Amino acid sequence: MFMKALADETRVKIFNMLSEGELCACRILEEFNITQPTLSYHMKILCDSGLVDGRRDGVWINYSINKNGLDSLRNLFDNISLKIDKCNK
Amino acid sequence: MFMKALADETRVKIFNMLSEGELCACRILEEFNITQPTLSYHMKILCDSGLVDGRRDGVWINYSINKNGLDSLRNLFDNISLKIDKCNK
DNA sequence: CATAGATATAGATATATGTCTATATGTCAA
DNA sequence: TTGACATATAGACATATATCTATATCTATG
Repeated sequence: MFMKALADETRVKIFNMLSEGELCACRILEEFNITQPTLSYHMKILCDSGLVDGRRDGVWINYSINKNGLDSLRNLFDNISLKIDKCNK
Repeated sequence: MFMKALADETRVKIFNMLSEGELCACRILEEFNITQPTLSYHMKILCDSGLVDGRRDGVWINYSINKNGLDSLRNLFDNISLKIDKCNK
């Protein structure tokens, strides 16, 4: 579920960081005061939601925003917005 | 926080119901197997988030989607989408 | 003002969530 | 294949969240 994935401060920050481009888990970890397993937990939630992709590059995993997931999310709200405009006509 | 407000199944359903137009709390309540205080709790969270407005009409309170809140939410994701497109250029 | 009906608040509680430590797994290079 | 390092999983635990019952508050009307 998209919303649940972004319901946590830490995950929102990660998502925003990824909007700048692909990042390795270890790079993300540096920005937070959490342990590696905790980050792993958050990355799993983000990936499972479909909003983020993980690409293994040897020992590292590079994370990036999944464009399809993001677009689905945008369509969701765009459609609600359109529906409202239609009702108010 | 927008995301936390929509992180709950019930609240997402309510938000979608409101996209069809304004609704009284009692009408919303009919659609769920929850008690009145529980609905009140959810409506407070939705209103506090800025995504939903409550308009008192005598004894009733009519809820509707706050267009500004929704637009903020849309801009958030639109901006991330734009940022990604820029990075991939 | 007293009553009825709609909504809000308080307090209790079960479950979900985020965090940690300890340990396992996966991947590369010597 | 063994060691080093990146990431994942397991288990424990404190806090947050969603829910309920009981009760309070608000609004209109007789």
